Amino acid sequence: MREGPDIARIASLVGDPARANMLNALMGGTALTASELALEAGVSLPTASSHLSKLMEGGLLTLASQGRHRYYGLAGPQVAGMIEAITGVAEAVGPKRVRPGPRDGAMRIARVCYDHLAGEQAVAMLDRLVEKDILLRDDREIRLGPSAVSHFSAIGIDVDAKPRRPVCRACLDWSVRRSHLAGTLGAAILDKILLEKWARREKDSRAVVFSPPGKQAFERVFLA
Amino acid sequence: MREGPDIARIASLVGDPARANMLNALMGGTALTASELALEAGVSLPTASSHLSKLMEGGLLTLASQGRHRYYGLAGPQVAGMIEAITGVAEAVGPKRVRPGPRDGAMRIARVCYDHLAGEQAVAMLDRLVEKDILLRDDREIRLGPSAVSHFSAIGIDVDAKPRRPVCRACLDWSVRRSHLAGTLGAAILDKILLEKWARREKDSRAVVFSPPGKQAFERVFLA
DNA sequence: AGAATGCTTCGATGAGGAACGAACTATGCG
DNA sequence: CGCATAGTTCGTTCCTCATCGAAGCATTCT
Repeated sequence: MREGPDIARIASLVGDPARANMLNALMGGTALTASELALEAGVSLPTASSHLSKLMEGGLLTLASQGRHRYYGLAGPQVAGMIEAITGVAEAVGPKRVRPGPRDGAMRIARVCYDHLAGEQAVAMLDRLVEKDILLRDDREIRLGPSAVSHFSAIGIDVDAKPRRPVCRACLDWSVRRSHLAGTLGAAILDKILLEKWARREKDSRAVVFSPPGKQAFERVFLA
Repeated sequence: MREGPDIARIASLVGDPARANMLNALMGGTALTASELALEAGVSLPTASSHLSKLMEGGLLTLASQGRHRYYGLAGPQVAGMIEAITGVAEAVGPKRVRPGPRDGAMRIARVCYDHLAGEQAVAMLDRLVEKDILLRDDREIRLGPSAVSHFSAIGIDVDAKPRRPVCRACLDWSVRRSHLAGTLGAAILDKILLEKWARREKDSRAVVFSPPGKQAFERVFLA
């Protein structure tokens, strides 16, 4: 009972699955809104709000209010370091990698991350778009390149449509450990993929499964 | 819902106050028995046993059985690092140092740590005993000096009495951040202090309060 | 102004899990 | 062998806290 700082209080904040998912989602470094975090955590908005209050009160998060949006972010690198340390232990003691499993494999290749595509396919797509100078990437930030508007409108995506949210955002991929494309453009691309029936969402999962012709079409449009 | 390793599982293990106290107690590096940890955590033995099972199952602890004693220790430096990281955050976000409070002050000066004395007085005592070469300290280890047996038997403490447990052990003091004396010798000294009525235990607390003459006697014997 | 969106608060429900006493097992001592 | 000590298991009680629906602010769009 050497009662120094209240470590149990902090750890129990991270100890709830919903909160842990939120913190994990914020490990990418970009601040997210309450709704986004609710989706990430897989809970309802009220529940998420309650969790966010607790994380705020616990000093783990910062809040930036912008209009009616409230962006939550990690309170600092110390908090991020703590999450990393916990993740490291969890990885070390949890050799639960019995076998990747078919759905895990599919998840690794392509899955939904909030409203956009994630996984190997998504990372490859962003790489290719940057390579072709359609998008420009500095470190964590992604901007439209000069040919972006014409390129995307040619395939039926209007990049100016929704000026409220950032068009491009980098989102860290847990399976590949590299960024993929988020923001309204990322969302629009996922919409197109599903609309064109190139792929379908796996039931009760975030996995996205491409049909063979769908994959070809996707590669022709985005990876060419 | 980027579901990597199960960080919530690990964090929730640390998130219980009783378990957090146990882990904290083990941060000193020395393995402790279930009973000792129960006392540290301030819970009953069955409760402690249950917590220890969970910590073992979670991979945070190692177990070394020696006869009827079962020594629990941290599973490794990675776990210790995680605890440190959490402690750092807890310290940073919890500047709840409203006021030390009278009892906290007493605790800081002298308190019971399992079966021995801790706090400023205890740290000063160990320093003085080492200074006089009655005890020898290398880093974390403490051994009896050549004059130890005669010195302690002169004041009625038989250092050879109980060969089963280590006679001397260093125990890290949370308030002073330095070691004090544990082990059978530490326990015997605390016994003597209470037996001679130099001090009494505060009700419902670990604080130990010396009477003015008692303090003088203690200083004469151990700090001279 | 009215409507829509983003988010929080309130209230009720429910489940997990922390706690302890009592009983049981295991190791050591005489 | 019997007694004492060290630990675990079991069963019960209890309380916290996670969850969601409904309703309540707040902000922005039209």
